[in-house]
Amino acid sequence: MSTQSRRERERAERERAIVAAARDLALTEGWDAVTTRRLAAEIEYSQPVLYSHFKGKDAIMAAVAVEGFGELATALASARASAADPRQAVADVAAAYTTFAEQRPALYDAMFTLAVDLPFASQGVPTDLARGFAELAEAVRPAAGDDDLEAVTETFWSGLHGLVTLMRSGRLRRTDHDRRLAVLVARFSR
Amino acid sequence: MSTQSRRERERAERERAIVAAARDLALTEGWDAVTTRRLAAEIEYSQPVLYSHFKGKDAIMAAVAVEGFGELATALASARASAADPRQAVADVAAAYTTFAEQRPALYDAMFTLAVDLPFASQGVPTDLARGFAELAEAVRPAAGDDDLEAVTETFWSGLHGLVTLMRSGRLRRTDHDRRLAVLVARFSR
DNA sequence: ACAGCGATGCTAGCGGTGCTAGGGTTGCTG
DNA sequence: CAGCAACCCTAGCACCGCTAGCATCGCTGT
Repeated sequence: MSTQSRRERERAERERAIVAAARDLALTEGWDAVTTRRLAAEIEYSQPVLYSHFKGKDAIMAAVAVEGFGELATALASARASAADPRQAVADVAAAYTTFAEQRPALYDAMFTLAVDLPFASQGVPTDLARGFAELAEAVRPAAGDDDLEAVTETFWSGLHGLVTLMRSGRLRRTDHDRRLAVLVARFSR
Repeated sequence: MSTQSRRERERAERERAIVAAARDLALTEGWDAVTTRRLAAEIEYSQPVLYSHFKGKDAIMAAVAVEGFGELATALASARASAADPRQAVADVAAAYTTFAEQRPALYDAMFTLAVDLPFASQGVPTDLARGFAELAEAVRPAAGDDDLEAVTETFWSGLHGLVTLMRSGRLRRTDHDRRLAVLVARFSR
């Protein structure tokens, strides 16, 4: 009994170590550097051990992404909470979103561009994702007008996502980011 | 002289075949299926031949993307030209953009999400890319107001890009696409 | 206390990737 | 016709994600 629970604890700890190693490696050297061999070396186990915890590399990336959803939701919530007025809330939430993506590019990629088989329909993903989405929705609600709030939120989100990805891939000059953000915010406030 | 020109002609033709094979393969089976070995088999030459034409696989993808820029620009231009009024022009251009991305996903990926080392600062890329960008700019010009036209255009573009990528990766339900597009268009018309 | 057994994590390897070194063969040139 | 240069292929490198099979370790029932 006691030994089994210790086993389970060690196993859980090791799983945590895998996700942490993947995240750190991705943050410092990019996802290309995250290979199963390096990951195994990092946690000081052999490769097959990874597969006793996760179905494959994609699942590991998904686990990293899940962490990101929680952090993003928190960042958006705190940005909206500290905003002076509804109009400012849109601006602050938008800035928080792009800042998050800019400062944790590897995390953002795992969340929104790379991992396709994310467990969208299970566990805590929908919860944290919904939390983040809800923050966006509340921010733009005053500007929704007659439009469906969900559609407006999704479109606003798309705008932020587009700004981030096009800038990150070099299609948009980083220097004009604030100006573009202001344009987007203006179109989704008032 | 004559034989040399024939050589060059054959060489150019082979290069064209490589790009065409890459494009066809990507369109029908996705970029994952585009390997240097399959590409070589497709053009009935050995792998190293590819490297006498292109620096690497990325360069081949970039060549495919270049074709895409031209087609996208043409599609946007024709959409804008046939629009009844300025307001409709925004809607038509936006629809043309998302339709292009939806119908040629592999091409769109090569253009905007995958190939990073695109020759943005050389050859015909800027030309076609600028053509497409100009179409977007002209469409949203009436709605720019006091905002910088370039910033407005880039933001509008980001919105379209975000809608397309989030929908393609399963983050947005495809069924609500028209509604979201209408929201975006409304925010960039008037 | 010990034999047996089940879980665990290792080594080794498979089929695949992008890319390249080296050598033949081919065909033009003097 | 000899020599040479361009061309292209075979073979292989180092790496990838992933897995089969075995050895070892530690718990369990007698």
